[in-house]
Amino acid sequence: MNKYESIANLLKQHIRDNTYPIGSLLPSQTDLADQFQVSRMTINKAINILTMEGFVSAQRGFGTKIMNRPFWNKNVSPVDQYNGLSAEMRQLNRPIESQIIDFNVDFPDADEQEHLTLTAQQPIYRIIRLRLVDHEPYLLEHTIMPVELVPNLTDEILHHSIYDYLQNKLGLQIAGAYRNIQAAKPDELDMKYLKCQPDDPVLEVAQMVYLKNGQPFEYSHSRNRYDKRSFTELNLRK
Amino acid sequence: MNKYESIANLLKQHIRDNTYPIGSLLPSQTDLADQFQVSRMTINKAINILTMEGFVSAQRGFGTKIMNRPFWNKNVSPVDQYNGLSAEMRQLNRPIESQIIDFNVDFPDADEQEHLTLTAQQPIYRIIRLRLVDHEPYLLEHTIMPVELVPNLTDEILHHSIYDYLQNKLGLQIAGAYRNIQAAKPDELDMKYLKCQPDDPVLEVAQMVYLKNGQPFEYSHSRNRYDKRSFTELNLRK
DNA sequence: TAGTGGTCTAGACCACTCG
DNA sequence: GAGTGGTCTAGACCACTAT
Repeated sequence: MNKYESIANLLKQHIRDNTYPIGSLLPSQTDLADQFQVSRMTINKAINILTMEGFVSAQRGFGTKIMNRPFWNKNVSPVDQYNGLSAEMRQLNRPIESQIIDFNVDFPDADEQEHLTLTAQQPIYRIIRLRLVDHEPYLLEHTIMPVELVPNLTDEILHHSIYDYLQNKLGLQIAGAYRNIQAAKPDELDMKYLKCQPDDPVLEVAQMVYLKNGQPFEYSHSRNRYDKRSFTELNLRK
Repeated sequence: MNKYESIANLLKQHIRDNTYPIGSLLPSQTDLADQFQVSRMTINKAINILTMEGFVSAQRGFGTKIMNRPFWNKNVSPVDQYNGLSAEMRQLNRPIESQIIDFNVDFPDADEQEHLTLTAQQPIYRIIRLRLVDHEPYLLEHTIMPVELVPNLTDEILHHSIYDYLQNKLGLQIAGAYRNIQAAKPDELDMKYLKCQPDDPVLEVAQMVYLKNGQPFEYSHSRNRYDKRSFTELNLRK
């Protein structure tokens, strides 16, 4: 672990346990550099993390204030470290099941070629999974992945976690994702599997997930029950 | 302007005009430091910006690759620099109108006190505005702001841009926002003003906007026509 | 004016990738 | 082994605040 990440974690812990109460000021960067026996640049990097995560707000000439974070305690999981739905629910201690609606191999169409930077000859998996949380329909997931990046995908893996397989078995590292979120009317699949009523809206998320080397490896559309899932995001400038 | 921001902008420009084509490698940080006559730390900071914005992907031991960005060209505006709907539409060159549905002063309830860090005695504005884009209903905005932070709010201002007033007249600087996005069924106001059909979903965004000093100054719920608005977000780790 | 955070430097060491 | 990016240092200068 880096120094600045360790220090950031320590400071977060001190904020959470009220060593640094909301509304008070953090010690100055110079003081913290002395305390932790590191250079001020390192402290600065740590505090930038805290700023972007909404723990503090730093102002030149004044100091670094501990922020009030009224939204944070809700059980909506932060999307800034996406590791798949399985990991998300594991953290919340909620049981998840996956039901395979469709699983086959195909060639990508033009849109898919563009999004996954593939040629027309490179095969992809087409996967439709119903994901249940607390034994109730949660979302319907239409996923496309290049076969060559994810060899030997099996029903067994699809019933559990694709992301576990990618990260732990294949050693692939996820860099992040691009998402587009919108509301939509339910289609026939939604009504059939998510048990949507005809007037129940659906929260649709189109998502591209990238590996650390820049390669996109997943292009998916998830259709979420409107009463089960919402998304949060935090955007703070320095 | 900072050195690292200028350099980041220059590099972005070079990527857009294909001086650095997609898939190629950026010159090494050492080379760029020589070219720009700055230290490598400064180049590193610039490249971190490009990474977080999805322009490049850097890998230790390998280099920094120019990324393909298939989603980017759409006319969905990036939410990472929120300055209000007026500014968003101005950039897209689309005309916006605002109709005041309700505008009065009140005391905050418990939830609002918590979100805006106010006491029960500090008054707030309650504003409901219908925003039209291209002369068609776009979203219905329920906004709450502390009176003391935004004195002398008038109908005139509400008909144009609150954010313009805040930033240009009051000199307040916006740090960013926290958002929660979900799908919902339309209520009576939505049907009346947004012209929603009973089975049209609504995209609801709860939003807290923060000033640079950490003070939250807006707590709003916007209800967006599902066929007009979607949200995008990009989350990339280094 | 004193103290703060933002930026920048010129080095350094290290982990990593690739041929 | 050569080259890459990630981190870190010990200092420096500057812009800003006085909540």
